[in-house]
Amino acid sequence: MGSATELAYTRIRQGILDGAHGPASRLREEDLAAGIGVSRTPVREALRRLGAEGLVEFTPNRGVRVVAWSERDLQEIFELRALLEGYGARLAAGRATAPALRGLTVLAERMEEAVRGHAPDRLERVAEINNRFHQGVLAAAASDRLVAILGHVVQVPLVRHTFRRYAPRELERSLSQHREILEALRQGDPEWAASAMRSHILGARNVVGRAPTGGGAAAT
Amino acid sequence: MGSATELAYTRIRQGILDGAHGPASRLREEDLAAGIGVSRTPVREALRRLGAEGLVEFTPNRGVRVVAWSERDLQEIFELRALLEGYGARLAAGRATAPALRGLTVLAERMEEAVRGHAPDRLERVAEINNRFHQGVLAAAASDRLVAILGHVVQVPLVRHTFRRYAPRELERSLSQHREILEALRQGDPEWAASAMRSHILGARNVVGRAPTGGGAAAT
DNA sequence: AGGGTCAGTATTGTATACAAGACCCTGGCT
DNA sequence: AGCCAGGGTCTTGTATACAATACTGACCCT
Repeated sequence: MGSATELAYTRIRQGILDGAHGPASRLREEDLAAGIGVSRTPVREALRRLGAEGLVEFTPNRGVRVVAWSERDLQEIFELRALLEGYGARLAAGRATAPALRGLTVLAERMEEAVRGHAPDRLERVAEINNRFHQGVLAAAASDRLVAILGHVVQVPLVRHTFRRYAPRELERSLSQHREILEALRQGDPEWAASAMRSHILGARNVVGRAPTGGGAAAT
Repeated sequence: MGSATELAYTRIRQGILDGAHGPASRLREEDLAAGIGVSRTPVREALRRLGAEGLVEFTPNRGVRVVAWSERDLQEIFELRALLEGYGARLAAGRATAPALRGLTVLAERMEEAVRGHAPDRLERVAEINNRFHQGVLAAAASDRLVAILGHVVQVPLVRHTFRRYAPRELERSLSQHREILEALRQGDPEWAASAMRSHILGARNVVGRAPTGGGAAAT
């Protein structure tokens, strides 16, 4: 794991995700390199990769900026997620193994606990578990390519953006939809699974683009 | 153009596309650099980018290999294309401008001429025009993100792979489907457009995975 | 005074030199 | 004879030095 490029990639990505490098902020190679403790070479390679993944933007001879999403981008992203994750759920309905289903069940339960709990980092935990649930469904679909593509679409900063926009009722709906998706997978019903996942995500799309409510947590 | 990295990227990609670097063949940085006339640095960056696009595979400390597609990969790719390009056609039905439609009409006509002609490079031309038609529909959908994603999915080497697998009748069907898609777009009928595009691509999926016939040309 | 141009500076782009790790072949041992 | 060990070589990974390009500010010209 020692690889300096790997380290640079992880650190820079992390910096973007948790807001240390805000949207549209410029990234100077020298600074990054100094901060991480490697030379510019691995930093450049890491930036190249982040660029290919859509997290940063290149301008020749003018450096790299963190990508800033427009309202339209967000809509586009949720549309594509609905399409692709819906498809993933459809596949998963035919392929999910018993252990995979058990894992998803545990995640759904943990998420409910997290929502109903009162921990101060409640929102963080909910978002994290939610993310793992979606990853789990995707994994059950057993399509490497789909995983790769969704990696390009659903950028984690977006989750931050979605953060805190759920009203309590919408959050409950989200939990209920997770249970529904799970049930559809258990029954091996592809259409139901796809449809439930689609609704789940299109519901989230409409939450994005509103002012933050402060009342809930990100839940796709 | 001037940029050495850009040059390296283009040349290596070209080499993969036209078979100079066959599937699973190893790429040594030094060789590539010497062949292109630049140093290893831009070559590495180009390889990094190609890796992110899914054209080559990295193995730490062991270099880069051109990706080799399995049968299952091909099925997966066509499924995803059907999904994504179907969606693209749906969007395009509501957004295509008159000039865009005219452009697509010209392409459809040219493709028919190419199919019916007897030029020795007929297959090449058909594949090329076909590709531009699909790009055109996609462009009409006006979703940058969709374009980017499909760029990751539909790799051109795959077109080579599909090459020469069409029987004449299937090729005719393909032309007819292009006309149908175009008509659906003209009428602004999203469901029809999506469905026609889906059929078109799923038809191609079944052609892939057969032995080459030698009788036709690639036509998605 | 305003605008343009030219030099200085900062930052990215490229080359090269050096380090580290992985493959391969030979030699010795069991 | 087969197998393990060790060194040599080849290739990738990283650092640094150098080149080229774009920003900044000041000065000159109109």
